[in-house]
Amino acid sequence: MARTITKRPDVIDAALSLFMRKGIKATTTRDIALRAGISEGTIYRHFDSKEELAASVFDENLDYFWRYLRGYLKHARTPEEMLHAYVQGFFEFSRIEQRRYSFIIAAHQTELKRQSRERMKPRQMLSKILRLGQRQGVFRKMDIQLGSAMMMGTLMQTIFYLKSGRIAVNYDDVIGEVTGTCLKMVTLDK
Amino acid sequence: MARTITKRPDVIDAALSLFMRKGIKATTTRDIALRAGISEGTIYRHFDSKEELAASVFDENLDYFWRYLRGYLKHARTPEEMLHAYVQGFFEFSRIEQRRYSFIIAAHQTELKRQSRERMKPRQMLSKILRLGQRQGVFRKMDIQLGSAMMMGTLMQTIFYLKSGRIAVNYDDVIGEVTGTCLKMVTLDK
Amino acid sequence: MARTITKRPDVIDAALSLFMRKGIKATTTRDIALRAGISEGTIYRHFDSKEELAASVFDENLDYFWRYLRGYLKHARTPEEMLHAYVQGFFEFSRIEQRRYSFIIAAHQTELKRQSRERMKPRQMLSKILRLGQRQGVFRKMDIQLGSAMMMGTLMQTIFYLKSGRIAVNYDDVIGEVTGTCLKMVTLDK
Amino acid sequence: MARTITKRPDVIDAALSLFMRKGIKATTTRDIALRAGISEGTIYRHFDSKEELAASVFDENLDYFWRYLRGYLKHARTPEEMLHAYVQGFFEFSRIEQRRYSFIIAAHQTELKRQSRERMKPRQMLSKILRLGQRQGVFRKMDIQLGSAMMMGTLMQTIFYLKSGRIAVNYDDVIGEVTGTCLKMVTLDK
DNA sequence: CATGAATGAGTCTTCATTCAT
DNA sequence: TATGAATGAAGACTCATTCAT
Repeated sequence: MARTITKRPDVIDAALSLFMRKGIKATTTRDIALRAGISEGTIYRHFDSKEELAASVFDENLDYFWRYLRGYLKHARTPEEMLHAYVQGFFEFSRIEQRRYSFIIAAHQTELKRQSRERMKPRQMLSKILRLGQRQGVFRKMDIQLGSAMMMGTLMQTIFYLKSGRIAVNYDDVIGEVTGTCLKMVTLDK
Repeated sequence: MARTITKRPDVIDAALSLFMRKGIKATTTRDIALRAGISEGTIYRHFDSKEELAASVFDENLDYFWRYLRGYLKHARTPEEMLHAYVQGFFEFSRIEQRRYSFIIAAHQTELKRQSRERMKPRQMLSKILRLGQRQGVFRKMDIQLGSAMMMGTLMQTIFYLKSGRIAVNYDDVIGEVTGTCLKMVTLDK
Repeated sequence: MARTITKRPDVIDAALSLFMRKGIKATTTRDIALRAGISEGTIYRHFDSKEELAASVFDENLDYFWRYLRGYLKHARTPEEMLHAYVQGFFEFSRIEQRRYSFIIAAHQTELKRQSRERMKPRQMLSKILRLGQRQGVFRKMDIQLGSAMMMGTLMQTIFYLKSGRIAVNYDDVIGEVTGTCLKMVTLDK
Repeated sequence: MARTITKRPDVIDAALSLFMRKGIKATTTRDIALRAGISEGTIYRHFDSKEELAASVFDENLDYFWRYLRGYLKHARTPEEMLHAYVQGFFEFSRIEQRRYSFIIAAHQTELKRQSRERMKPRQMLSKILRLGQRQGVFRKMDIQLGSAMMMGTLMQTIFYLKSGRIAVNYDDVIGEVTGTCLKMVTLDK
């Protein structure tokens, strides 16, 4: 095989680390080229625009996040266990992969225009869990999307407060509390 | 006395409507001046920078939101009623004042640097309700900030899903469901 | 007499102190108005332009300098004594009235366009001394302007070096040295 | 390889000629781009700021001046000859390279912030001559910096008067006179 | 594939001056 | 005579994108 060295991964790597740190808007193509050790023009050989590059990077991160969550869910059997694992994985990811998490949130909320082609896998995962639980009769009937929305919001906002230091409670207790709350949201009323 | 008419409100009006529509970053001072029917220089007679103008507009909107919520809460007596009114007001505002709501959310999350001087009144309001309920023994003991975070997240994310058309359920049912869920989050376990 | 309070002196005072401190270019009409406790428009009631105001202030300072020098020369009788007093006065002024001196130099060299209406009195004074000395036969024959130029340059550049800390010698010795040098420049060759 | 032609020299050329004619402050980046036949952005590909460009141009001119002086000094053997050549070179340069000279003076005195990295070579050259003369015992003992200051001032101010047409004397006579005066400044008293 | 110099429309901001009151 | 809000032309600088090599 001939040397088919493509600079594409270099571009993505550089962009990723820059986007994570400074956000998409604040990262210039010049920054990216510099960090990737390539020229600005090369970026445009692989991506139509900075926007498209950002979307690519976003997708890649989302995938990463998704695989991370999947790992957490591997051993969960019941829907309750799954929900528990999901919450825990979500929190852990936001803690261990701070920059990745921040980037995903920021890019998703404001910086990116188009929706990811994958339609937000981690979100789908949550819907799936909900649906499964309903089918098994352990979760109450409710609109899947609405339920997902509420739980996602609960998770994300809690993490946001946590990050900004507004919550004084011990980290593990927060996870416990949030898990409990999410469960309460979806389980059957007695 | 000098030319007493002040273009300040014009600037704010123009900025508000532009910020709401396109976001702060994407709105240029030129846009604002054009829409306000003034010269760019005039903006700087009233505000030190675009950033400061944005903060001003933000504060104004937040105030507006806050007054709106207060109106909803006026007749609520018990903490439960208050929570109910809060959720309802929140939803209503997001529906009736779509752009204002979007602007507040966007500006708060990413576009503005400094925190509002009012420290996010609507948020405080929610904390207050929580605290009151705890003191009266109708809400369970939990970290106020954590509780607020979870409820805020539930509200905001639901509205976000709603806006993006992901939730098929009837609007009033959503409010009912969310209210119920929020109540469930904080009331005592039986 | 009716209240004929004119804000003109206020403008000049404010401008003076601002020009001295920050230079003409760097001083804005807004600064001046603020400091004078008047409005910007008022400046233009008394002066056609900032430029003209600056020229006015310059003239005033030059006058001040000139009176200062005259004081030094009062008791000098012979041309040599006068020259000595001139040098000494020049140095003293540059030391005691630092800001005034700096302003005069800067304004003269680059900031002002038109020449002062007074045609630089201190300079004329030096020419006069030279001429007197020549007439009395104690100074040698040479072009008056050339002689003035050389002495002025010697004085000014020395002060410039002094201010920028390049000259390690004691201040009084410098004066002595410069006086001696200037004398040497103009006295008859033996 | 990319478009290898660099507009850098064009930028410098345009800037030089503009700075010389109108001064640094009064020259806009737009002027420079227009004259260089390039876009404004291109300036910033080669220089971080207008300030840096100006400094670059200044350094280049100073170098030019310095080489010019060195040429004059080549054949001078004794300190007296050197001083003579220095004065003559200085005058000649100011006459032949009027704009370059004016630019150097203006930039040095007020327009440039940082000192040249070369620490003002022509000035050093004068100090060197002085020092040499002292060591050889042909110049009298005096502070080197002070001596340099006085001579530099004499030169510069004379040129300034000359340029502004105040000195009626024939050009060569002026040079002779100034040379003589400078010599008188530093030679031993009889 | 890769380069990187060049582009040019656009950004925010400044400020001497004007003029309706 | 004084005011001060408004002006508008100009300023330095940015950056995603293009294209000749």
